[in-house]
Amino acid sequence: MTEAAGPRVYPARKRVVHSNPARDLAADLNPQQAAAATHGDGPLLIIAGAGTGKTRTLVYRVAHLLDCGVRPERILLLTFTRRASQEMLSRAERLVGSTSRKVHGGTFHATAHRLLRRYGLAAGLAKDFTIMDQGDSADLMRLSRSQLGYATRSKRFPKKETLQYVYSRHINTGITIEDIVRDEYAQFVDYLEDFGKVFADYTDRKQQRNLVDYDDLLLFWALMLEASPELAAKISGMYDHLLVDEYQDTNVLQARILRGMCRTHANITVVGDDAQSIYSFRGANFRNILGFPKQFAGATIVTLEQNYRSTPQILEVTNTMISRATERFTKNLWTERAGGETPWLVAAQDEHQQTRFVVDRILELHEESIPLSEIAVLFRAGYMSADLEIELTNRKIPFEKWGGLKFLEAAHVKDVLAFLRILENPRDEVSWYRILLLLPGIGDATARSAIEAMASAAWESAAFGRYQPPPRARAAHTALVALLDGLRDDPNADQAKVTADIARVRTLYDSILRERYDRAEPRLSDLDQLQTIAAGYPDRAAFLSALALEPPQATQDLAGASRDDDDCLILSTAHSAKGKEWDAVFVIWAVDGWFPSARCLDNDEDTDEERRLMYVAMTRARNYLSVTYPLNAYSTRRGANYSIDQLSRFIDRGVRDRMERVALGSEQAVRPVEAPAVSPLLDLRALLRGKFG
DNA sequence: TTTTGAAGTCTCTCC
DNA sequence: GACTTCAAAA
Repeated sequence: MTEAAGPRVYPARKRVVHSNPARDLAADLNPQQAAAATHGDGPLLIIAGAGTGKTRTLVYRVAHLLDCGVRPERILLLTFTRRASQEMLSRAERLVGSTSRKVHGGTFHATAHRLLRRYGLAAGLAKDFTIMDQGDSADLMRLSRSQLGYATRSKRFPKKETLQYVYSRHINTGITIEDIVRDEYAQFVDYLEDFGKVFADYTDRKQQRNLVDYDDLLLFWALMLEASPELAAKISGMYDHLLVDEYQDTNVLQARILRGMCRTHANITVVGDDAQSIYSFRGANFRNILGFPKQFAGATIVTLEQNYRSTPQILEVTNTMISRATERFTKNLWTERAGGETPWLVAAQDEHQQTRFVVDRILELHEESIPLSEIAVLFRAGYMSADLEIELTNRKIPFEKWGGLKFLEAAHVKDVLAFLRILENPRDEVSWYRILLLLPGIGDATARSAIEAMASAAWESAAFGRYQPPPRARAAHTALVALLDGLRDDPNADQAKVTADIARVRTLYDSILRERYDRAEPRLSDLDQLQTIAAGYPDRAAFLSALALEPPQATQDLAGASRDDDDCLILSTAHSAKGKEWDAVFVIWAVDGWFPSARCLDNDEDTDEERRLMYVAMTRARNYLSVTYPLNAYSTRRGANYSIDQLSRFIDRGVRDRMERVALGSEQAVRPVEAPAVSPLLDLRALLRGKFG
């Protein structure tokens, strides 16, 4: 419904396709890029460093394929995030015109979803299945857990998120449950068998309730390709060329899918950079990209090393930092760009001073006519921008925050969606349970018995109306039955149907919400927003699926700027910033224990991934880069009994020496001064071991 | 037996 | 601040 308003990196250019079949690639691309773009058939691996024109190359490759007569709808372009997919397709459109609109593209999950809607019936999947997000999966896990009686065990049983994580990791990586538990949850080894039982029940439950989780989307895709020759032929036969972006972030399951899609041809192009692999928590393994030539024999390898994005000073800093990684396979980036400012390393006294520095500096840059949309502030985790958001709001600077799917994860939004979901899929146990618990007089036991009653009535839609609730739940039951009946024969079958449904749900829900929360207003306005979003979808099913797979990418800009004013500052997690670039980038909270996150310091692999994440953050900058670290971070952290106030270990001496050091005094002057004394890095690992056992 | 309120625990990244 | 656990109230 919306198009990501990104910086226009390359000028729009229109070309008439048919009159100019032989694009002048040499003029637009360097020799390596051109080699990749014009590669013929067969597997191709492009190792592309940060800012080396990876997207550009991929877009030109699409153009090249179209020029060669490949039909656009027979090209599948797989990307990692929805933002990347949109960016790629709109750039392709600018290059080759509207033909490229027919190219199939999207995330692995969204593509799997499309295929399952189309071929799911043949694979034994009921047509109206509901997609569960991660939170829903965990909720279902909890139902399985308590159904099996684990909730009342004396010794602590893994919580639902842990169960969900272990399960998901097993599906995505193929590592056995036993190994995962032993390696990562040694305290639960006694429950090894129980993990299996819960997962078996969870799997059954999903099937009976017609629910599909994120992992299933990929798994079913792989299984359709591997277990049924007819389906495999149909599905893999849909495409002649596959292009995969961010290949370093794919996992074993996705590699299986790609192999299955290449049964009859090997026209697969993958692009990636092992130095930017930051999704191992999702089962990705950057070694996958190095294994590509083994999986696809005869692969051509092209390496892109010329950086077009950053100043030499920025490049020198980032190259130095990534060179410290213990495992490293490729390339050193270079640039022809000249001139530029040395990146700043800024020590602030505390969080608030860091905030003021960033805001002041942003305003200065803005004065120098850099648009706000060309400036980004990056951080390790979503909550780290809280203070900055308050300050920006106070100073009326419009901003947009990326990352953190807060909106859809908010309890009240999920509540309202649950009503829509049971209408769409009456068997959706997770949503029923959620709704029932909202009602006064209904708790765990009553909810269970109601669900039980509906299950034995084969989930027939009137079953809930016939259920006899205990006396104290009677009023709530009647109200809910009336609401659901009203929603079912809603005569309003026009465009605004979903919005109207939500409005109807809110006649019941708003009062519940007001009672549950002290400050209901912001939550009510979230629901208003949900109604607005819903207006963009033709029907309930499309709305629900889209929300699961393509959540709104930014939480509402809190500064309250008008919607059409799109010049606003970007705040983003480092993860969500991948693939983007800005004129000026601020990396905040470069404090050991924060970035890198303290929980990722237990082993070298995780620490290396954190380093790559820092690398991703810093390489987003074109001309201006500033890294800030507040001292005395502990003083702003509630309840923490330890002090982490050291500069991030990734900014070591060699990196520091390539930066301009700035110390903010108490008078908050913004000026370069003598290098501040940076005390030696702590052995944080030993420190934390002592504190947390 | 079931619900509800209070105290206690941990707080990342994303499809 | 959100979720879990535990004990008191209905």
